[in-house]
Amino acid sequence: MARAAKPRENKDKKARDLPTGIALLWGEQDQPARGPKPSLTPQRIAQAAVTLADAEGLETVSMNRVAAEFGVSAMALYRYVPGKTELVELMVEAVLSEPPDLSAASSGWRARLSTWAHRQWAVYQAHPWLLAATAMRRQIMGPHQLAWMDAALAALEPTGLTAGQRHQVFLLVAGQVRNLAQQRADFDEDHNREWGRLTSELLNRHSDRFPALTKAIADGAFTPTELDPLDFGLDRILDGVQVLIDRA
Amino acid sequence: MARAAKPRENKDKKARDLPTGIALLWGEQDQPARGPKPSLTPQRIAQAAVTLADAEGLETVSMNRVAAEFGVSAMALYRYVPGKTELVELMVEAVLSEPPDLSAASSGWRARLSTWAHRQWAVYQAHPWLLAATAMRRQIMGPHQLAWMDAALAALEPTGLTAGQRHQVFLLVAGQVRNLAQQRADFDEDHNREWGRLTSELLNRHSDRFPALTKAIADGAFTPTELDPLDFGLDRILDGVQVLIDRA
DNA sequence: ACAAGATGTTTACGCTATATACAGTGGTGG
DNA sequence: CCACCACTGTATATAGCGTAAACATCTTGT
Repeated sequence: MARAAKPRENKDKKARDLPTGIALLWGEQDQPARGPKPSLTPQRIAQAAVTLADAEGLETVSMNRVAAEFGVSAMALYRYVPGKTELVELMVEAVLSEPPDLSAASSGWRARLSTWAHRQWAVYQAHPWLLAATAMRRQIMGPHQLAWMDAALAALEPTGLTAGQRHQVFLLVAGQVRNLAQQRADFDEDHNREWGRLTSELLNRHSDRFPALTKAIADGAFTPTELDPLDFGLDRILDGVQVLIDRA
Repeated sequence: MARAAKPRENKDKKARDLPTGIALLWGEQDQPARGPKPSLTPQRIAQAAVTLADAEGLETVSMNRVAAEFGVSAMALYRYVPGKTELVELMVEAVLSEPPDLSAASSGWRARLSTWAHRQWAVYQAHPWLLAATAMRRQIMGPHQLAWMDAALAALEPTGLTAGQRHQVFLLVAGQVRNLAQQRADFDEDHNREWGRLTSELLNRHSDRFPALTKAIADGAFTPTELDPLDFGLDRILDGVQVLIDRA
């Protein structure tokens, strides 16, 4: 509230709309005085887009499609959201919501980071489009995204690592979750079967070119295994971090 | 050669064109008998698309733009490439080329995996669009991609790990390279400065909400540091793998 | 020589995001 | 009270995308 609405000084057209987008993400928007009551809010729009993406995938989330969800024209959305980029940012913020309270859930940096990763993973599983949405370019972070980051960094504080190291470890763990989401997106059930069939046929014809791969497949490296991929990678990473800590 | 050209039995329209795309990737195309000589090849098209993407980014690689590079119409490309998806796959195969000979370059699984990661990282740096290109959906792997995978798996064979574990470790290391590329794509120089400025202003206003993050920034966790991010993550991961090996 | 098959162009369709111009609504200052 | 004007929503238009379909042109096997 309070801040007078600046009369839209977009000299750079779309270059410096960052502040507008940021204000949106942080909910710092002042409602207008005169004129008809808005029938929508950025949050309601984002929520509709989220349920749409959950149901039919991110690629079906177009301005037209989302607007149709409210029975309005596509251009109506631009009264609430500067553009599609910002809409996607709002979607991300919407599904992230508040991070879990790690200090309550578990004790010790390792257990806390581990539950952090599992919670984050749960979000990726619930909203498979999240990976693609955050993989797009030039992200600005909203409060929820920062809160997740804060939670992970807080868990790392008692380790005795330097600030730079803690940051790197955070990136490492966050990356592991993203990677797993990526792998899941690449190989769904059907595709995996098809890929395996075609690739094995090709490998039979070129087995001399890929000896290690051929052997790995023969040894069942690609058949679904009992070890959870998230935990496997996480354990390796955290073991490595533990080594670093012990060394200091 | 040899295989008679099937008269294009696309009943599913675009669902079962996979074999066509695969044949392209593996160079198993038979040249036609009658008709004018083709003025292009899939490889030349892909190469032009690669240099275009290197120079102006993947988003400017459109069928029209690539076709213009040869002075032909956009539709002419469809005589050589089934669609844009397959073109991008060809681009990926083109820039990957043959993996390095790790057994010659270094000895020991750790050194070999490390150089593997560095070589892969070099490719990502030379072609920043590679991340986005491989992040797209439903990839089928070409021979070069499989060759890189084979090289990494070969390096892991002397570790004594199970086939499943070796596969997981491979995914872990490959993921680390991808993650770094992702971070580089997210935060280029200019954007980083701008992000830091805006975020620090927001953090000043909400420092109570993000105590650990605020402290981390104050401690210089985000200022460019001397430790190489690729090596830092890699060292943690490989340390963790070493722990696993020792335990067995 | 002729037919067959391959190449390349033209045209068109449906889709995307969004700029622009306009119509209706309703709170507020004169 | 009423006119103004900020604000909402719509209609229209543009530029671009990938690609389907119809067509003309060229080359080669028969």
